[in-house]
Amino acid sequence: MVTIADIARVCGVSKMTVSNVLNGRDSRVSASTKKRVLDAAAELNYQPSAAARSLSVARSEIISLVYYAAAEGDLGLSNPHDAMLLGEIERHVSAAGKHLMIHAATDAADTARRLRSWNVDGAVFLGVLADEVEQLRRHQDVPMVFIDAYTDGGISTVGIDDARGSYEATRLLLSAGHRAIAFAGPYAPSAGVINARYAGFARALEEAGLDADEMHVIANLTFADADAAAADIIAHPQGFTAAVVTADILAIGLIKAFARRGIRVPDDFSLVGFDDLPIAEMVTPSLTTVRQDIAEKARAAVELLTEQLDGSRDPRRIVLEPMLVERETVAAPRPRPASGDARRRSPRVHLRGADVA
Amino acid sequence: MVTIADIARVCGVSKMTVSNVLNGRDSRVSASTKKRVLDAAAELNYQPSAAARSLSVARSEIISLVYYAAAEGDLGLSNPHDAMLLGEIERHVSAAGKHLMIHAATDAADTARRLRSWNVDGAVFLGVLADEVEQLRRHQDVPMVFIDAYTDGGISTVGIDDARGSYEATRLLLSAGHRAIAFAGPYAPSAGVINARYAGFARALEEAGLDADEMHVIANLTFADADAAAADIIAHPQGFTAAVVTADILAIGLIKAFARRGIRVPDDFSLVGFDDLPIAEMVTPSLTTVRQDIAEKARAAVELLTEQLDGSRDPRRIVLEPMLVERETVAAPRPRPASGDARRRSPRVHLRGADVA
DNA sequence: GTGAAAGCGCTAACAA
DNA sequence: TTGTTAGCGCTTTCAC
Repeated sequence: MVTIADIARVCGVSKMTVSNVLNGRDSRVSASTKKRVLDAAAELNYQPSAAARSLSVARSEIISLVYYAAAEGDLGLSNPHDAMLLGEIERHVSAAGKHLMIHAATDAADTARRLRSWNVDGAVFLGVLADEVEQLRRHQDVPMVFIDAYTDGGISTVGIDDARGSYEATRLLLSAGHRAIAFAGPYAPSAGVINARYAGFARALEEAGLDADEMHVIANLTFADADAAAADIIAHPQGFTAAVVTADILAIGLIKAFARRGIRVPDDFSLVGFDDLPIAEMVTPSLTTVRQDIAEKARAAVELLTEQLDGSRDPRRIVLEPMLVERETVAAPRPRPASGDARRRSPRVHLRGADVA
Repeated sequence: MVTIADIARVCGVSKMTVSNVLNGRDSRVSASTKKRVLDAAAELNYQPSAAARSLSVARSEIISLVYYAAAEGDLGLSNPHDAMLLGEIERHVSAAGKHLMIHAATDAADTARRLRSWNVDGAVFLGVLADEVEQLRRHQDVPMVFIDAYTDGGISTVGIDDARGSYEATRLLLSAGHRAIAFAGPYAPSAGVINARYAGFARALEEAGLDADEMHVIANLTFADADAAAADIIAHPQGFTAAVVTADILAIGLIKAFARRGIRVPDDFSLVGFDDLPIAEMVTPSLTTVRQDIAEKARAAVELLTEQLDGSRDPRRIVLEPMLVERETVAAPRPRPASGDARRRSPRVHLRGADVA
């Protein structure tokens, strides 16, 4: 390994001078010395030791990305939304000359330990529930930004206006003539995202003089759950003709599960999803959905972190506007054949640690 | 920050003893001292500085994951295959007590610089082309493993038997009665994965007494390209009735693009994909495809790396067996209406830096 | 303009 | 069983 000491020796100067040149503090160094040092560094293919610098200046230039697996047994980052976010975050972190470390979250204390271990400059969290945010803050004092977490002030977050998104989705369904509209998503009291989406859904219904109670069909965001959710929707006493679905992935699963039961989307049932993942456009029928700008979310997250790192701003919340993208899964309602199979009455819950209503 | 010096002071012992205890070298430490140290460490919420240890022992416990964006302008990790792989790799790296850093690749020299900077213990590469492998080896001497790279010996790689996968996919199509079968994928002379898949395709065709030449339809793996590929397939003089597609994402895009043109899968056209991503099962019709076990691929990659780290084995190649998953996109051929629009003759190429045939 | 010395937190080698 | 010394590669402080 080549160190500044090597360069210093080659150039016949002190380590100090080399360090100064290499860090652009060249005001106090002669042009000729500067050139000699730079040439030698290039010649020897010198690369600074990040560990040594980190130890010396007590900053690491590392940003950590901590993500919570969407569901128990979930294969890591299989969720496309998180995966895309991660890719985008990498770009911005890299562009800022920093390094990205990633961790699947365990408990808050352990996460905090891992961040401290590398003395990370900041961390962005994905998919954290509100109560965990508090724990993390207790254990940790590096700058943090939470993506899609609904939490109290004093902390940086970036998210979209989830309530508005599902409000508009619901309005679309209402204006197509639907009255019995399901809300399909997990039951997660501490997951603010879902709560907000439900709130928007409920508001739209109430404005139309409908009752939002009993409209919630509980489903996790996996393929298996899409199937169960479809069964629940069909068997539900409300006789749903449409659904607002909290994730594209789930919506696509529903289309499939319906198809297996002879129910076609949108002829027999209308759906609107959430996220506008790339595949939303590619499936047949293509998905009407609420778009969130993932790239912008990533950009904002890194910006919030940077602000705190350089102390230029206090923590703050950035709320992005969602946008309804109309494609092929919404049509006017059509009476469904009487649902024969209503044996399963109570909705099913599969959610890590969530209390069941 | 609390250091071993703090613990040493509290316990009235030397730093050395603390270090020994904390690293399990307690053979030479009295039980009582050991307990005092451990208690103090817990009490003070001590967390070792990874940078300091790294500097001292010249090992970082960092594994880097370097990925190449699948296509120009690609949003980072939007490719679900890579994203899942990444998630799985994180799990194994983490389980091995190491830390995962991720980098989007730029050029080999720069990549090497970034790895050296943190003195990473090893690196796994995703989506590297064969010629880049050589460059990386020149610039870098940490243990490396390449996923899905076809390269000469002396280096660790993990991949699947791509040729066999597409061979079997093609056989399926042949036995369903298809004779005019397209191979849809990018033109990438240095991308061994694609070459191998094409070779398997060609072999199956030849065994059936067919000519594989002129069967290659060039398409990148994006939505826009799926549309162009569909146009090319339709306009192609061969009058294709089926296609072997090198990625599920592309296959799904094709279904959609065909649908827009009134061609239904599998009634009018049969497809088999590659990867068996989760969504392959969820789209309608669900995709017949070649499954590769992504979790196993990740596990193998980390294992190969670990072997080299502890010096227990030389670099080697692990080849996993693919598996054909039959679903709903393959049926017997049916004569297509004469393809009216044959204005586009030559296939189109969109690939970063690839030479055009 | 340049250099010497000390220290970041840790471990390895050797003493005691 | 425990302590001392030195050093990993870098930056910072202060002196020349």
